[in-house]
Formats: sequence, structure tokens, C-alpha cells
Amino acid sequence: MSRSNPRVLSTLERAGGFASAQEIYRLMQREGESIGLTTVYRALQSLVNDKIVDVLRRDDGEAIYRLCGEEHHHHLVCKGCGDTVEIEGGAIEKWAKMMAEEHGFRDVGHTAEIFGLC
Amino acid sequence: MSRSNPRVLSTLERAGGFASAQEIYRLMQREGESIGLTTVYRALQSLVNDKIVDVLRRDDGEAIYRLCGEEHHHHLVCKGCGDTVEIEGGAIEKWAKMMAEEHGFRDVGHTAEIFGLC
DNA sequence: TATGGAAATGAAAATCATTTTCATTTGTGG
DNA sequence: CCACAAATGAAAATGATTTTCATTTCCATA
Repeated sequence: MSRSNPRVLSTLERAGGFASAQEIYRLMQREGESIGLTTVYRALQSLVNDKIVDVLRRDDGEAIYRLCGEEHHHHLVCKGCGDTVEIEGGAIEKWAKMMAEEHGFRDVGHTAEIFGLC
Repeated sequence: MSRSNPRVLSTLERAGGFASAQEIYRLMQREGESIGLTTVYRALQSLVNDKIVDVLRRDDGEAIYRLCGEEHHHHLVCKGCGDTVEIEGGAIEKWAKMMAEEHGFRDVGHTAEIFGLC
């Protein structure tokens, strides 16, 4: 059921940094690849599910994707230019674990993102 | 030119925490207020311009608003039953501030949520 | 080599938040 | 009252994303 289309992945790689579904689609078109927009969306969803790519939101609400490393990390995002920095989240991990314990939760995960102006 | 409709502001206050334009609109409808969705959007834009409210993006891309400077909290959410607990986030505040400083960001905010099974 | 079904594909339609248009209403100073 | 600017909101437009559905591609097996 892996719809992680390799052509989409390779285009995202080639795009370097972030790209939206629409941008990837246009890029592939320009390069003469024959692919449907629907397939691009499905491939990206699949890649996100498989934790091969990260997804964030641009200020205008458009979803942007990029390859992500193995390690669990967090993001510092600039609201102005969209620049993104991966940051270390050791403190968060501890905080999440502590809070979960305190309230008797198990199987915990978390999300955390910081945004500002660079 | 101040389109910062006071009824919209007061509804956002009453909503406590975050609310989307659509939610505010529905809330006002339910309470029998006569207002158009367009006006809600314009009022929120205006409030954002005047820096009276902050705007963020939910994971699904919908814009959510909240009063600036309001003390915010974080949530511990159960993936099973949807139960939600408000938790203290002092550690996060410090972490966010530290990370922002380290990378020269200003005007920073953040989101953080923990999820697991209660 | 056929063949039957499952998975992948993509065009077109549907959805949904948000923005724009534009005609109408409201409020205010003269 | 009157004129005119600002506010309002219904309806249409926009744009990203998702869904539908008919068709095509794969692939294992007879």
C-alpha cells in the first residue's frame, strides 16, 4: 500500500529545503514528468505517514514538505521569511515525560514548535 | 478605519484560548448575534493588524486567533477518549526563550501538546 | 501465455477556509 | 434633512486539498 512514489520523493530532494505539493507538481511538469496532482498529494501524504518527510505550514496556510532526519527534532520557524531551523529538544522530552507520568498517561508523544522573527 | 468589531473581540475573549474565524462565527450565531462571516474575518484581520490578537495555524491549516499576551497553557490529550488536561508549561517557556535567543529570533511564540493514553 | 484481482493513477468534481465584489445600510457632520 | 464615507453581508471567486470513480498497470497463479 506504499504510495510513496519515488519520483515525487526525488523531486522533493532535488528541490532542496521546503516545497509545497503545488510547487513539486509544477516542477515535475516543467521537467517533462507525466504525473497528476492527485498522485503528488498522495505520495506526500504517504511519505509523511512513513515519517520520511516533515510537513509544516506556511503563513498563508499552504502545507510545505521536506525530508527529515531520523532523530526526533523540533523546529524554530521564522514567521517572516519561512526560514526554519532544527533545534534540540531535550528539555521538551523531559517535560513531556514528566507531565505524562504526573497524570498517569502512557504511550506518549508530543509536538512542539517555536515561531518568531529571525 | 478601525473595523475591529467589539462584538467579535468579546466573543473571542469569551471563547477562552484559541478560536478560528468559523468557530467565532458559529458561536455568535448560536448566541443569536446577527453578523456576517465576512465581518468576522475583517474584524479578526483588523485585530491582528492592531496587534490585539495573535494568529496561528492549526495542523489542518485553519487559522486560529487568540488575545495577545494572554497567559497560555498546554494540553495533555488522550488519544483514546479525547479527554484533555491543562498542564503547566513553565519548562517550555524557558526552553522556547532559550532556543530563540540562541538563534537570534525575536517576537517568539510556540505551540506544544502532549498526547498519549490515559 | 492468459487471467483475475489488487493497487496505482489521474481527471474532474467536491470541499472548505478565506478573500473579493458589489450593492445596500448605517452613521455622522454640515 | 442631505450627502458622503465607512461598515456590512450575501454571493461569487479563489486556491489548496480531498474525494470519487473509471481506467490502467502489476503481479501472482493457473
